[in-house]
Amino acid sequence: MHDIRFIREYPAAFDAGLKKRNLAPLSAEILAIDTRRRAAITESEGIQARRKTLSQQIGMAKRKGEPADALMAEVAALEEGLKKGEALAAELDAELTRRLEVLPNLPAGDVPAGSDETANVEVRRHGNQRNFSFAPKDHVALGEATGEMDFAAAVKISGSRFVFLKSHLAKLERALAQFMLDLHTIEGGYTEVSPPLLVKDAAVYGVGQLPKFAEDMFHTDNGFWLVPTAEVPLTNLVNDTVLDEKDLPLRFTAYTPCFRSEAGAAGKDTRGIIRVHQFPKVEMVSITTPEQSAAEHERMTGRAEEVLKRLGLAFRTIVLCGGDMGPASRKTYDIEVWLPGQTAYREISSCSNCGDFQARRMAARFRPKEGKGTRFVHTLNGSGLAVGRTLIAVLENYQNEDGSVTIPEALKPYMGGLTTIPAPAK
RNA sequence: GGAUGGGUGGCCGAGUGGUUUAAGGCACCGGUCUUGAAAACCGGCGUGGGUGCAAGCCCACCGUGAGUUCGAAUCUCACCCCAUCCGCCA
Repeated sequence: MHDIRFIREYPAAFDAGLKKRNLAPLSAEILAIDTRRRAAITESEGIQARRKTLSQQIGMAKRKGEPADALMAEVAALEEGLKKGEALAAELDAELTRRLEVLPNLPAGDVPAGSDETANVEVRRHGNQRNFSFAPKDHVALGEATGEMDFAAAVKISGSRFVFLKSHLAKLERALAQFMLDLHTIEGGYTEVSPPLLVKDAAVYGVGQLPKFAEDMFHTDNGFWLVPTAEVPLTNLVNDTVLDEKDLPLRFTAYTPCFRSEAGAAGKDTRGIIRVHQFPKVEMVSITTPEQSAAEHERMTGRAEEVLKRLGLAFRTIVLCGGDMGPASRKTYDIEVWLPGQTAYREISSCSNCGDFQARRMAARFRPKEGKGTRFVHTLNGSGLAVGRTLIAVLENYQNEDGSVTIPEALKPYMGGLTTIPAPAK
């Protein structure tokens, strides 16, 4: 949600930010509504002040037993104008909110301009793409050969874009999640959280997913949303609260399934488990002061990269251009892991600094050490990592010619002594 | 699913039609005292909005929205949310 005072003060900067998002300028239109709104407020408040004074006089007169008929008549005469003024002010206020709540956050100054992923900018690369002495298979071929990745069963029970993992693969998924959580809690300083996965409208509105992106999520018939990411419950942990500056930053991590309807993704990534309706993810969320958030963003991205480094997976980190960022973000790094089965880097994490955009929507503030009043916190979220896609990366990068898969060193403690996922029986 | 109770400032909590300009406490900030701290004492301290160069002035806000009234935290209605008990259940 945008601050109308910022738009009043810096209309050109506001429009420039929208332009980076490939949106037309809106400041003139919005400020016109704001001007009419303020005029309506000023007028109706004047009438209210008058009524208040008169009512107090009526009270005093009655207590003294004096007649108050003239005063009461004067108040009655105000009635109509007051009703109209209040209604107009409320209507204009609602219109302003309707306009503002659907707008995306303004990109940070160092975010590149551009309309789609072709304008994203690579900021660093790590690790080497593995050279294979044989033709590497993709994760589907590897998983189906052993029967441990079962799409046919999932189709029967849930339809397309679901999967059963069995035996070693189910265990590998669990090992990955546990490895990541340990890394974030022990080394990263994050507090592990096990959050609700069904949430109310207000929570989803708070992170900016509602009212505009309802179709991307699943909804239950008694009014809950299935979380599309643990960002929703974790960030809302601070909704409607006033924190103490000394308690910031707050860092939360959670391992949860994520549910996405993938509306509008028909025909995209239909093979395998790259894009499914339900996937496991370890999420990181930080709550900071405005001064801390840029540094925290780098730190968080570094923690996500650290997972890939420990797993020995090659990746690159890119900064998204204005047109490719999620709506709540002011700056986003995507981390892409090398997938030999696709001979491509594919997104495995997305780390966003949302500034005060979500904080405004969910009323998350802090009391500064210096100065009076309250300020909005900054919120950040990042995957650390998408566990399903990490599983793909491990399978494809650590596969052997016979179809077996070597377990990466870092995961061995979590695999109960297993060093290799066996090759399929011939 | 059935029954009951309840939503008041950062937190706790009083308040059943008119100086409520929301008591009191806690927390926080400043001061006195102290070698320093604690305690004690004194003072300050809600949020949002409008207006103004500013000092300031004004309006709203007691879950949300309507209503009654000259006047509503307080009365009426609807809705939302929370809690407890019973039933069912991992």
